[in-house]
Amino acid sequence: MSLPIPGTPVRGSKTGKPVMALLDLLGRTWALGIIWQLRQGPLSFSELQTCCENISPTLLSNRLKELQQTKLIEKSVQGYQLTPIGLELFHVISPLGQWAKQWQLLFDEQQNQKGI
Amino acid sequence: MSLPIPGTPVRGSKTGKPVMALLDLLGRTWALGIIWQLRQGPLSFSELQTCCENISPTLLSNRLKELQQTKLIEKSVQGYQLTPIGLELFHVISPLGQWAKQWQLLFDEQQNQKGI
DNA sequence: GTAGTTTACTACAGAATATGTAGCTTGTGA
DNA sequence: TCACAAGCTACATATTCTGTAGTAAACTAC
Repeated sequence: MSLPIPGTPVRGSKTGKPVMALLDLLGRTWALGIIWQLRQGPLSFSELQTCCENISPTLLSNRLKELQQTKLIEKSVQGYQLTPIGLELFHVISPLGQWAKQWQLLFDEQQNQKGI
Repeated sequence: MSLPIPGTPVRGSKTGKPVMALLDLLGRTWALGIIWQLRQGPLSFSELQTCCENISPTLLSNRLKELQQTKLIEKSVQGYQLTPIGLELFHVISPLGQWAKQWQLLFDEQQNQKGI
């Protein structure tokens, strides 16, 4: 899969509009999940495997390469960690945690109605 | 592909942690892109096909079903549009547009160095 | 009222990605 | 130097995506 670099053709934008390059990158299996798991500090390959239940080592390896090449994460002696801009990205998406809780309520309501 | 509903097993969480269900959903090809395109109002199927360069009608149809079932979008006479909670989700992710511009600068710097 | 057009999809074959198991390599301790 | 663990890579199978073709319903022109 070709790397979505802003300024080069990506899924959704032949001219590589930055936000489209980003959506292409984040829209890949496990990309968002990996960034999410690294929010509290570095994790090793096997720690990531554990956090991301059922991710295959092949895909984890590929995603880590992509995220490194797009400068969102970097490898240090402590493991894989967010770069400064990667951390900023996490801060942008971190409200998703709270939003998702609101979202869940919509489905709980359905459950309740079934129960009546 | 099974629908990622919070509270049911999803990729990354056997118990269906809401944020994991969300990351599963948004991590699917074109899901984020569709939400992004609907930010300014309803679009028809063929308008979405045009906005999302190269999306296949099969996948667009599948994603639209998933996004409806997860209550992020709905169908009206004007076309597909964000639900109220879908719009809130867009507001959460909309700073990605600005972030992506900063991100692009990292790659431009590389270009400049090549040019020197 | 019927032939042509457009919109909104669905079907399906082939290509691209993801999964899961096995195995390789390097380092560490006994 | 042998066993063991961490950090991957290889590869076959399974799932997902793409792109073209085609169908069904609504609308227009005559």
